[in-house]
Amino acid sequence: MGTQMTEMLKGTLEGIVLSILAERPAYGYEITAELRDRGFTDIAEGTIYALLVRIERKSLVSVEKVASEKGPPRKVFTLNAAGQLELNEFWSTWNQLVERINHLPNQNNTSKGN
Amino acid sequence: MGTQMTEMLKGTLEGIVLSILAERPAYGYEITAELRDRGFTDIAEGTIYALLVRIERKSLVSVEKVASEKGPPRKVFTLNAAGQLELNEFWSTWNQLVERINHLPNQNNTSKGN
DNA sequence: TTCAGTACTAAGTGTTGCTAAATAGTGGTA
DNA sequence: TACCACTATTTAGCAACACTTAGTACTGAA
Repeated sequence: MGTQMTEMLKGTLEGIVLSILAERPAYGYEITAELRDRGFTDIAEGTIYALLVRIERKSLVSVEKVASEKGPPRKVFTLNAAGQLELNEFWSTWNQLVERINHLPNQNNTSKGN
Repeated sequence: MGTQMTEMLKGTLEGIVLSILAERPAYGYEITAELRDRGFTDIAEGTIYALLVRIERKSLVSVEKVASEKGPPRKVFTLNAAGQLELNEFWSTWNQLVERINHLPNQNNTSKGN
């Protein structure tokens, strides 16, 4: 992937995944697919799994193993209260950053107006 | 600083500094101060200097040593053509990310409308 | 002479996303 | 049967980046 996007995803990818889990529980493979649908076309699968391990370790989700008819069992992740809190903080931090960057000089405003 | 903002700055801080240099040449101490003015209140000075070393090594800026009446000589950084190109790419990548994140579910839209 | 303010350098740390390879279950097909 | 595609997860090693901390160096005021 472009180096720039890779670096930018640091610190945002967790929030992105958390926000997907806030809609409904999901497992890794499914999340990867949904990210692709949402335009995050080239995020490596390994990255998502590693991130899921991390948010599980941080107790932001509960985990349940569910059998699949199509392959190995799935690890289904469900956002818990701590996860929702973390997600709220993510949005707050993100909005702050967007706000500040919007006020930078020399902004390339190609996407203004929609 | 909040861990979340720290992580989010990865990949954006370079663009932020580049955009400040696009307005006019500046030296490290000055850039740090301007960042504080612009709401990036708790970015460590060491971080900026390290970043400046990096963009100099990547030849995105030209550097000139200028005497100061108030302390040691200043290293004044001026954005060059490669730096402007990198900055354009930064805005493009940033706008892409913003666009995608805007379409995420469960968006906390506290800052919509201004 | 001591201290605050200005100005820069550099070594070491932790977090994060990526690459790559391995493991494992299912169903289809040559 | 043997192989392959698709589904699904794990893990080891790497590179980039922001942070912390400590040090150097120059000026002017208390």
